[in-house]
Amino acid sequence: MPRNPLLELPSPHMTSRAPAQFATLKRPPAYLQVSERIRAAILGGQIPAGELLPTETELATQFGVTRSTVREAIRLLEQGGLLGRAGRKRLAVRLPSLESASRSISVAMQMHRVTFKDLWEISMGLEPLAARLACATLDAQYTALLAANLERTRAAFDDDLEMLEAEIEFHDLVARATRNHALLLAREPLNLLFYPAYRPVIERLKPGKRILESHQKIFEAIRRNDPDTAAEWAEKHMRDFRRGILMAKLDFDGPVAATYSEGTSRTA
Amino acid sequence: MPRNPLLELPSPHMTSRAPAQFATLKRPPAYLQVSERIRAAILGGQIPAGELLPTETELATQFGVTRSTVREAIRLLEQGGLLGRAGRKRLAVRLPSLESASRSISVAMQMHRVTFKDLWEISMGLEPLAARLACATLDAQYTALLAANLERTRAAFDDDLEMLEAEIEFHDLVARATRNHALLLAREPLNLLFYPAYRPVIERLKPGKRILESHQKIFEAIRRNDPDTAAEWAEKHMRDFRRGILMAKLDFDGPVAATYSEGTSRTA
DNA sequence: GGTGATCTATTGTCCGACAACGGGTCAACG
DNA sequence: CGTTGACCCGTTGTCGGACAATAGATCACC
Repeated sequence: MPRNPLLELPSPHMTSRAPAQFATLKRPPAYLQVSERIRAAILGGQIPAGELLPTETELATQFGVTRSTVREAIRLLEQGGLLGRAGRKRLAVRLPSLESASRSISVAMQMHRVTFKDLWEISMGLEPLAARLACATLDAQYTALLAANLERTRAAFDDDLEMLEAEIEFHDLVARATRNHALLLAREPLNLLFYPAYRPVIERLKPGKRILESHQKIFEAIRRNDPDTAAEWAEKHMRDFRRGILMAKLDFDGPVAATYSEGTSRTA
Repeated sequence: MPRNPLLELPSPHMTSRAPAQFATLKRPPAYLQVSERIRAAILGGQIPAGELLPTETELATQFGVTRSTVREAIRLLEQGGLLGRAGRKRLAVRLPSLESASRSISVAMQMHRVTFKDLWEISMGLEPLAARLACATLDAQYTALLAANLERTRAAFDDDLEMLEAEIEFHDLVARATRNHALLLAREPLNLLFYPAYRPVIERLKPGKRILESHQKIFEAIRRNDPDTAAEWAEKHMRDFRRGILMAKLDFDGPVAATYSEGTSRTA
């Protein structure tokens, strides 16, 4: 069968029809087994989100291992965002998404030395798409949120950092307006890596006016349910983006730097 | 007020400019601090990928904590894919991507009940984009790989499962040909969730011929460096996709099912 | 009703111990 | 010479028990 281990580099979808050879049989350590069992229970729906898990000692006796082992298993799931706890309290099942998944994505991207150009290319695919999709799903709530964001942007002409945040928020809101969770996940790395790297551009070029204009055009197009125009303006906006980067003499083909501001953001 | 726990819904980019109120001061537990320190060291480039870390006991003395604590910290990073070990050997830094990141993404997507439609919409953004970008970067290697894939597809008209794998492989190869790592990461969920769910369509409608045709058109357009045509055909191909799903009476608006075949794939 | 004292359950951290396993060396064996 | 086995050592996986710190509940007190 395929599925032979020990390969990480080639495409995981290549069928390496291995010849007659034995796969290295694996006897996973206990903490992994425990972790998998719990994960399966959660994904299988046995433990609904929000529910509390048994205490560590309880789990230890149930699985027949020590508490240390259980704790290691818990840490695995905790990082994935499947489990979590507020403060020093009991363990709870939670549904992971924004923080957990996207954080690991952006870490992976940094390690792979993803370039500015790479992220920009994706933005050229996703941002117009988001604007287009939002036309069909925009509701009163997001209309208000977007309007507020435009106001915020207008008020931030003198505050670079605020302007950057507003810019990020706008694109995020448009994506959220689509109600497409997969799109949100795919876009998160842009929020975490791409846009923050735009900061020097804002500081040097002060493109606030131009940004606001683009956002307004996009917003208006979405609101009057005009997908093509919305997408077109979004694309134009992204092209402005690249122009700004080039004019600010940032290294467009170099790896995007790690913002890495928030150290331990595990508050929730 | 900001940062109150137990909420996962609002945008993390909203500026909760907190009024005069104190944030719950946090003293993160030791295993978290250790984990963060190691993570920072890796991301900061102090420890290059592939390098070995000190042994657990060594780390324990360095950080001034017990081995148990170090182990818990390690588990956190291990899940994220930043660290890993082959078998029972020493700890090594590795660069995470395909498995680790994308696994957590797809888990998150399942938990959030991402629908077929959601994924399809993203495909409409990314697949044409990939085809377009590949035009500029296609080299001899990927030309050969794609040609081989077409041959494989042609030979798989009678083998549904093989056809499915070939189909996935084709799109994956096109994306890889772009050399855009970010694109690969963004697309992984499609490989893991979207395309596999296409299996019933293949079994019922036997669209092999039509798939092959589309792939050929796309490939040819890429090879003769014709981005617009390549993107156009890719888009057409994705539309076929949806039509197939609808004709096979799959629930287009329902949450995409979990494949979840491989349990403990932590071999490498 | 709010405040404080008390108690218990649970987590975070420590310590020490041992078996299992990987990897090396080296001699014996064919 | 290559293979096998015996042996040793470093490291990981797992164990058991221990204790301080904290969260949550209970109850008396003003």
